[in-house]
Amino acid sequence: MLGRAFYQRPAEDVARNLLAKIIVRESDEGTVRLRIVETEAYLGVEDPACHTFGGRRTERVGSMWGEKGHAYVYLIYGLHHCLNAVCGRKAEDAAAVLLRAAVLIDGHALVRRRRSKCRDERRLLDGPGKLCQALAVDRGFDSMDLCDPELSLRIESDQFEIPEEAVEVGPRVGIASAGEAARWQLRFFLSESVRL
DNA sequence: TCTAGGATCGGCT
DNA sequence: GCCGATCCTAGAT
Repeated sequence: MLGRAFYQRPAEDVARNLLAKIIVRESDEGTVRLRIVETEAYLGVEDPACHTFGGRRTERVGSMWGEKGHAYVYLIYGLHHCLNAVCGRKAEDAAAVLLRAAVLIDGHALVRRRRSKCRDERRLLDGPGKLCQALAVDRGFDSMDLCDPELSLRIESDQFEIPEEAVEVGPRVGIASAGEAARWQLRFFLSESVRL
């Protein structure tokens, strides 16, 4: 189980350290476990690509201004949900880490059912909207505490160790309109060779 | 009120 | 590789 302190540091550190961690989702249908293999850091009020840029404090982004270690879930393109972990050193940072891709550990049958439109096994969980489909996460999970072992969505760690050289870095995806920030190296992913 | 556009996905060429 | 789907949010009027 990742405690509160894990999230109380800069988004860049949290994004890097969430790699290889495990998302657990329990429901009546069964339990799904996924290992995170790709993340993006959104730095908060100073980051033009971040929903809280310039101190934006609207209803949608309310959870980003709340306690660290809670979820921020929003709808994109009117179709897909994206799951983030709220983080940052202090409350007014309003930063978060987007969970972009994962590999399947437990709940294969359930995930295939939830992702039944997917025709290519290799592309089962390679996007933020796909993760939310597999986990059955929607706006109802916004602001949920990911550190609470009693709740149905949380992030845990296991003994899986990743060598430093297995972490790759690149620019964030889909934020061309964010100007210079589109080039910031805030996307972290595990190289194919170490994915289980 | 109105409107433009988005941290994407899947199907088709 | 390209394009349409689909609807909510934020910012402008």
